Amino acid sequence: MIQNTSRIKKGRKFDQVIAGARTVFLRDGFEGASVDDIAREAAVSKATLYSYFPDKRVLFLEIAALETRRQADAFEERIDDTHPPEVVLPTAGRKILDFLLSDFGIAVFRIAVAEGERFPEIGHKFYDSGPRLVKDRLSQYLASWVAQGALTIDDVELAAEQFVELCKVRLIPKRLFQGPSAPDSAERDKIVESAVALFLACYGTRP
Amino acid sequence: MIQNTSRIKKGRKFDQVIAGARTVFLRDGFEGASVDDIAREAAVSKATLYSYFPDKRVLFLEIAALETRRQADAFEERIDDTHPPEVVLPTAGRKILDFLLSDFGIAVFRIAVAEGERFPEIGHKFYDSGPRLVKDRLSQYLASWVAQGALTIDDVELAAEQFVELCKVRLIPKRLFQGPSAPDSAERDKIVESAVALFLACYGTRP
DNA sequence: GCACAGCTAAACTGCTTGGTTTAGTTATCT
DNA sequence: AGATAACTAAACCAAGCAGTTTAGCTGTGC
Repeated sequence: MIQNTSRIKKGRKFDQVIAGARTVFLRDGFEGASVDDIAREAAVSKATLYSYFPDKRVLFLEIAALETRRQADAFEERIDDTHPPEVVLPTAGRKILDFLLSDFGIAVFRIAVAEGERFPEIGHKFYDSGPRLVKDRLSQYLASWVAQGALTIDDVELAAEQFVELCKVRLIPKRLFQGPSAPDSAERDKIVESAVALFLACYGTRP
Repeated sequence: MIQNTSRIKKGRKFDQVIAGARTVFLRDGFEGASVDDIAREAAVSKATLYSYFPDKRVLFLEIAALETRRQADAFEERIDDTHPPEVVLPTAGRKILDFLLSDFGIAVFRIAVAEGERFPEIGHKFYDSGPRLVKDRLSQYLASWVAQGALTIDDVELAAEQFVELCKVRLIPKRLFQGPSAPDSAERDKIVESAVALFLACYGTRP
């Protein structure tokens, strides 16, 4: 990444700071992370860090935005509009679930939820650059198949949100409140499969 | 409440402490709440507070357990097994949604999510005395109507979790990440209605 | 009216934190 | 080589925190 020149802030070690902050924030959360830790992890002096960012909160916002954006981008490219729902939904659902269940996805979600009340911008940024993009992309896909007559949906946005929520069933709460567990790939498939069945039983056009 | 005598810990002002801690923890979260604040809110000296609870974390656990238990109990009594799904699901769904959307429900959820990684007991206690009880009660209801032939479900627990998740669509993320908004009773009904439709289209036995 | 358990305000300890400053070192550009 | 901008380690500051201690007050039982 050479496009440092396009950054608003300047400095040779900018990327190091971003990387270090990412690591520490994701490991310890916002309150849990100390600026000293971040500086140490980034192998940078605190003074340098503070020359890039005015305070801890702004640094965190930067990281959160980068991360969620990255998440949504990765998902965006996975939907193939030329394939029908029966084949796209299972793989897309699995992709979504896999990300949400990753240590990464869980940590970002935790922080967004925890800090969302005190710092509304965090909540906004997280939603706008993560879940919202997924919803938009998915509902666009659904709309195209509604037009082709393979689906019958009056509110595609709502349907998209319902599908995502159905994929989260059981495993997300389990991970959130019962801690990490075994990989469980079969169980993930089962959940997604059930979500797809439920979804298509209602919105699918029966032949 | 006179049954103070049945408490493990003793002291005249125990209930005051609980009430104060409840207020402050729900307002500021775990890290955000200071013991001084709690003592002030409870109109009690810090020394008294520490005579009841060995440390801040234990006090918090006590509050969290009380709150989630209270939530589930309130719900438990609302399901009438003698009425069919078409009538029970909408009202039960609306009840669940109303609680989850309350300032109260949101605050408890936020704390459970935020603190769940560092203090797994908090996550466990929250899940066991909240969502889990709701799931159990709901799946028991569903099972009874499966037996009567009005529903066709092979995994009732999964179905119960799916229904709850469907009720949370849109409004919970909105509240979590976009802040509080207008009452929106009509929108709530719409979401629940759509959840019921989706649910019954798949699991309902068509006449 | 005495004893005792519960309570109190307030000071205090020890520690961590975000953020600043200083005085000096390193890299980069011409 | 010299100038300039970026970086550094380390000390420092002020504030906030959990938890303890002290020295004394209050209410209740007998």
